[in-house]
Amino acid sequence: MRRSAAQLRVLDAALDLIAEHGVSGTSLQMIADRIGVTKAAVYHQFKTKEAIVIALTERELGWLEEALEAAEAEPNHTAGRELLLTRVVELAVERRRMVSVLQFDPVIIRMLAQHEPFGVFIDRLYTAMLGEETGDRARVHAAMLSGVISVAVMHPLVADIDDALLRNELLRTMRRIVALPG
Amino acid sequence: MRRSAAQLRVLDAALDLIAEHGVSGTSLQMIADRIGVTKAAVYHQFKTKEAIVIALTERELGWLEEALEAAEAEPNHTAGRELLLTRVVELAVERRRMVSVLQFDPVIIRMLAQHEPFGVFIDRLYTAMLGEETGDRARVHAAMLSGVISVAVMHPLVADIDDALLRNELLRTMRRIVALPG
DNA sequence: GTCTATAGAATGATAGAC
DNA sequence: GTCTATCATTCTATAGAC
Repeated sequence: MRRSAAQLRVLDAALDLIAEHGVSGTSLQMIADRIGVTKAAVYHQFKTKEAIVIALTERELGWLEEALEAAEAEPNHTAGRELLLTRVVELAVERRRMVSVLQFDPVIIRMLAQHEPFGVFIDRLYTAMLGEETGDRARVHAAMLSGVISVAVMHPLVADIDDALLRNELLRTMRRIVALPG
Repeated sequence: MRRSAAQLRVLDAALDLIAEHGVSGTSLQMIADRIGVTKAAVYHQFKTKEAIVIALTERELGWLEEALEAAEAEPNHTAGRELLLTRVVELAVERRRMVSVLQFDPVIIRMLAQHEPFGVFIDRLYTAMLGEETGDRARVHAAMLSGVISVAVMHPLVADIDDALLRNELLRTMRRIVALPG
């Protein structure tokens, strides 16, 4: 999706505010104030508040999609999985603020579950991350993986921790959970 | 804190709704409707919406406090830590719905950080969970622990997973993270 | 403990001028 | 692309009767 400069300004402001207050805690007035325009100007870029949230989610999942495609293209399965996990951790550390929103905001969770293309993508992602593992235990592992990543990256305890240390500890722990060598 | 029956009805309804919509996404009207009274009746029990959120948080942290005191009373440190982790996992599995609210709702996160007694308690809890570990790496481990627990328990992927399996996998993974035998 | 009624502010959203 | 002005609705919160 090609977006205008004005649209990108809205999305950036919305991301900031939503990361801090959640979707329900962020109003269009707050977004408008942050950019320095009126509500009407924001509504000219996106028809509804939901459209902003969808555009935001699409943009963030886009990074993950690139990583997923690279991993699926890798002929060696284990290598592909290793690649994906590494990239997911890197992305999560890089874009810390968005992680909590995507994983835990009740409005976004609802949206991911109801909006068809999102659900398909999430399934594909978890399948690739788990490799040959299947069944109930695999699902618990997948949930734990996503938990380790998201929380390790957003928790107040680690707010001032060096990116490199965070990345390393995360990767080590993830490898232990999914039993990859490392 | 001793609560009347009417107050408990408010807290139970609020917990349900907040687990589903978040704090900002839950209005006093929704709470009143769920109980079958008017807003004014709810306001008679709690002066503000924030007071409801605080009372809710206190009630849930109360369970953890009992577990923490039992662990601190244990003369053998490793045994105390083992006891605490086990109890925390049990509680999280039992009370799945509240976990996501306590850990990830932006309003509650703010409150836990600003409300003095809450911050003190959280520090005490993490210290006990980590045992002799200290420094940056310990903080990353603490964050990952809380992530594994909370997400493993609330993730859509595990919504229909048996409590016993969830508890076991969680405990095994946590032991690997904090390097406890088991 | 619950009600009706209301105040006052904020919400999402739209119409129409520039 | 942005503005002013406005609408209907919802929000938190309070006053006062039963």
